[in-house]
Amino acid sequence: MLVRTNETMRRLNDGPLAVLVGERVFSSEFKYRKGTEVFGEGDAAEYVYQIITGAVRTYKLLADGRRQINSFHLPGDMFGFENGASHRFSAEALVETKVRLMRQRSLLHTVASREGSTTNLLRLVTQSLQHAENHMLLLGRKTALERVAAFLLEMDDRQSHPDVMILPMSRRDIADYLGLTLETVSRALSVLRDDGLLRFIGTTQRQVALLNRCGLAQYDA
Amino acid sequence: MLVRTNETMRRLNDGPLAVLVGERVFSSEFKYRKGTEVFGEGDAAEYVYQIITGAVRTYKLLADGRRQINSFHLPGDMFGFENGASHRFSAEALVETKVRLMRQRSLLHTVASREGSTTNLLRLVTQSLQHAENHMLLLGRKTALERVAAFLLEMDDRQSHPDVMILPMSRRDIADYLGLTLETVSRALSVLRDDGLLRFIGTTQRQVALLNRCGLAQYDA
DNA sequence: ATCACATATTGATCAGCATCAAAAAGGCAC
DNA sequence: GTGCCTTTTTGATGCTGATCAATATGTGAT
Repeated sequence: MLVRTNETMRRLNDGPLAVLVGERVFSSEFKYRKGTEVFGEGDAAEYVYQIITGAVRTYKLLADGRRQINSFHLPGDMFGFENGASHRFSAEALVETKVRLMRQRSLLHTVASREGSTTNLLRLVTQSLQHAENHMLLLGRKTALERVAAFLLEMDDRQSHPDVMILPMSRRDIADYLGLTLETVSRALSVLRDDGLLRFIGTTQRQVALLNRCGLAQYDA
Repeated sequence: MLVRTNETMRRLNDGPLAVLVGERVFSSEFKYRKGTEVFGEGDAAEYVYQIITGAVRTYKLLADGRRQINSFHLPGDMFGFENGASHRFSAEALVETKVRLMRQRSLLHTVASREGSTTNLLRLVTQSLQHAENHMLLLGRKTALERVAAFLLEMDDRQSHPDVMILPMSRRDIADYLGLTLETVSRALSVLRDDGLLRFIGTTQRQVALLNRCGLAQYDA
C-alpha cells in the first residue's frame, strides 16, 4: 500500500485504545480455531475485537460466491467496530486466533465519558478508511504484479520487516484480497522469485524472505 | 452500491453535523469553477467542506497518471475530513460548485466540547468507510455491466429517484470511479439502453431516465 | 511411513476489457 | 447560425488475467 510509515511497531496495549485497557473495558478473551467464523455479515454487532495472537480476514460475499477481502488483521489490530446494529461484513480466523473482546455499548459509553479517547476512536476508524482508500486505488487501477508487490510490502511492513515473513493466509485469500485469482497470485509470486526479489524459506510456501524491497517497490506503481 | 437505504433525502443543514450549524462554525462559503481543484493530495488539511450546490470528485493518482476516484460528492455531502495534517487525496469541482467550509481545528474543538456531536462525527467517518467497503467489492469482484448498473442505482438513490437523473460527471470520471475505461462505460450504457432499462433524455447524454430499476438491480450482482 | 486431502504451481486456452482508431454528437464562443 | 473543440459512441484488434486442467507439494490423521 502507499502508506506504510507508522504502521510498524504495533504492540498489544499500545494501540489507539491503550487508554482504555485495564479499565475493565476489555471484558474477556476468546479463542477461535482456524477457519472458524468470528461473526457474519448481518450479525448483531455486539462486540469489538482486538487480536492477541493469530490473524483474521474480514470480507464481503456476492450471492454467487465471489468474495472480496477488505483486510487482514494481525496481532494488535482491532476490528468489528460498527456504527449500526449489525456487521457489514464477515470475519474469520485464518489460523488459531486469540482475541480480546468487549461490548461496543460499553466502549462507546466509556469513550463518551472521557475526553481524548473520542479522538482515538475517531483515529481508529479513520485509519481503516485510509487503508480502504489505498486499497480502492489498488483494486481499480493496478496490474496483477503491482498488486502482489504492494501486498508483500504491506505485510512486510505490518510485521516490522522481519528476515522471514510468515503469511498466515492461503493463495486464495491473497487473491480475494487483491481482486485476482489464486493462479494469478501464484504466477506473480513465481515471477518475483525468478527475478530475485524474494525467496521461499523451508518446505512451506508461506514463509518468504524479501531480498530486495526497493526492487519490489519499483514493481508497485 | 449495496447500501442504498437511508442515503436518500439528505438536505443541507440536515446532515450529521446539523447540530453545529448556526454556531459560527461554518465560517464561510466559497465557489469553485468547473474543473478547478478544491485541494490536492498532500495539501495541508485546513478545512472541511460541505457542498451547497454542484458536485465534487475525490481521487488518488498513480505516478503515470492512472486515476482512481473514491467518491462523488453531491449537495449536502461533506468531505475533506482528515485525521492527519494533510489530505490523502485530491478534490475537484465537477461543475460550478458552491461549498460551505470551516476550519478542521474549529470543528474538532467544538465537537470535543459537546457530548453527542462526537458520535455524529464518528458516524460521518463510518459512513465513508461503509461506502469504501462496498466500493472495494465492486472494484475487486464485479463485471463491467454490474459496475455500471450499480453506479446508476447509487446515483439514482442519492438523487432521491428523480424521473430524470442528471449525471454531473463525464464518462471518463465514471470510468475512473468504476475502475474501467470510458469506452467500456459507454458500451455498457448502450447495452442497458438497448435492453430498455434506461433512456437518454434530450440532446445531452448526461440526463438519464431509469425505466426499470428492478431490472438494473438484476444486472448488479 | 502411508494415505487422503488441501494447497500451490505450472501450462494451455479463452474471454472480457483495454487499446487504438475513427466518426458522430454536443457544447460553447463569437 | 458557424466553427472549433470536447465528449461520446462505435468498431477492430490485442493483451492481461480468468478459466480449465494437470501435476506437484504439503499437511494431518492413523
